[in-house]
Amino acid sequence: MLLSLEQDLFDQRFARIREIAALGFRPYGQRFEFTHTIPQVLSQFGAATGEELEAAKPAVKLAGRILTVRRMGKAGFMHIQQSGERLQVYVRKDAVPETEYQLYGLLDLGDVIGVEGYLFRTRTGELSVHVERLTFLSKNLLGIPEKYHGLEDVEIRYRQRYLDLIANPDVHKTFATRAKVVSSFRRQLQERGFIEVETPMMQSLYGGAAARPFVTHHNTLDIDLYLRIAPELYLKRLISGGMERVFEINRNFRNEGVSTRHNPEFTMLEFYQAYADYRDLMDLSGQLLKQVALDATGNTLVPYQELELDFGNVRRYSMREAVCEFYKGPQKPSLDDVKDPAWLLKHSEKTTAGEALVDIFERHCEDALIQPTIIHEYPVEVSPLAKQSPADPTMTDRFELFAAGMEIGNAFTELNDPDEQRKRFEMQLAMRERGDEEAHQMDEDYLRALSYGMPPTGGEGIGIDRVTMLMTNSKSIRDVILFPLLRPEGEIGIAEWLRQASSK
RNA sequence: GGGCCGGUAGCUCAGUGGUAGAGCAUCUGACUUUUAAUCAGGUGGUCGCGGGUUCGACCCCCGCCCGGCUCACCA
Repeated sequence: MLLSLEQDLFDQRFARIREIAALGFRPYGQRFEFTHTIPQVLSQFGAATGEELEAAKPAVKLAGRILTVRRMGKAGFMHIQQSGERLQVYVRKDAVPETEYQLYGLLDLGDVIGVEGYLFRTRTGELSVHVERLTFLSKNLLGIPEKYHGLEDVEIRYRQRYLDLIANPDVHKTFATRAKVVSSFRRQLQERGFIEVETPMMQSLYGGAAARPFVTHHNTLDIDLYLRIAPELYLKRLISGGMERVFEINRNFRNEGVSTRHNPEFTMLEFYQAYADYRDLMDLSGQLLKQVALDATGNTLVPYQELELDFGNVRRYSMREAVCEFYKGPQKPSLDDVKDPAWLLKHSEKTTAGEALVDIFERHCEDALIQPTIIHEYPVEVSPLAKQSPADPTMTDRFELFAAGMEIGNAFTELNDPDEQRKRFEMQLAMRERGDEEAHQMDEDYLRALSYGMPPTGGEGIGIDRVTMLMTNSKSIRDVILFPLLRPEGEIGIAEWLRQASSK
């Protein structure tokens, strides 16, 4: 039977499992007690000179995956990797027990091994482990990507993230930075007295955003449920109940297109603070983002593509001011123009002045908002859950955060008048009747919660994936989501390979 | 969903209407401080899938699958 090269290699390596076992090693290893991780070795001894190491001969015991092998007769070098960082190890025949040198001969790229020895520098100055004991921890049966270019095929990188992590060390950094973003937000909110909560992901009514939901089904209750598009209405129920500062960091699901900025499941931070309003949240947002930048990157100036974003200073414009400032036509409108419904409707296809203002803003301004910017005062038509501005009932006390031309946050003074909220829901129902699938449903339990009296409250949502894109200089949201949504792949066939290899 | 681009060895990529290529990986041999190790030799391909045109298609045409970018929609 003709084998593909890859299956041939698979069979060879599978057979090597028995050879390794015959030498007395367990091919899939066992508990391994190490003295250092590879990142620890590099940070602790990265600056030590050859002379210092020669004098101290620091003992280390560590584990990692083999990425390169250079064999030279009776000795050889390997690079082993852990957490995206690499360390060279040097194995020579006369420095290790005989069976361990035989084991060395059976090692393949991608195998996981443990080594014990002392640190030294080679003639060319590279920090390395002079191996005295070698042990086997896990077998790799598949070829690993090329050492020089790594794995570039984006489809394989997303589908087989484990392989991406093996082949591309920077991926570890990206996801470590993502973890820092999340923990920075969490810690900052906790320090300010916010309590972290978890609210339903499966909801029988969905709301809190304009989006189409995913539908699922509960068998024993025999009811359809929606995967939540936002936690907002539940978090405000908690405010009504007296949990005056709450936040949630969790997944939302929106049944919409996929792009470099959208994944159907994405992570949002939402937080609500009783007795605050959107002005307080503008200040808080600036503080949170500045500290996140410091915690995630070490600096408030963050490189993004060919830009440098300054999270130490968040600009503020009202939406009307932004339209006047960033209007792309030859003649910029005046503040009177953008307050005039006739002017707005003349410059947009939309049917209401408020929707027209947002439409013009999105077309003219959004991509110009490179530096972190707050845009405040949003029309009431597009803000069904926000409180109207006392001075101008056509507008709401709401703002959004932008950076790199991307929306990264949305906040407002929460509407806490149940009768006004009832009217807003009814407006939404009317929009739904006209075919707007993204309009809100009537949520009577939410109205009931407001009817008990919800304190005046400020609330905000921040897109964690998008903030992470900025902090990791990632062009696509898929680069900051470990397993982004893809169509299912075809037959893989590895079960059959294992079946065939083990029957030989 | 529309437009544009891509899919060739395990990986990274060339390629021409006329026998399918390179580097790395892999296999054999040499080599006890190498490092994109080196040197010598070898293995490896349903050229995404299915049709069509043609004496002949990886190449041209049509359809489909998968992915990327972009527009639309959204955060």
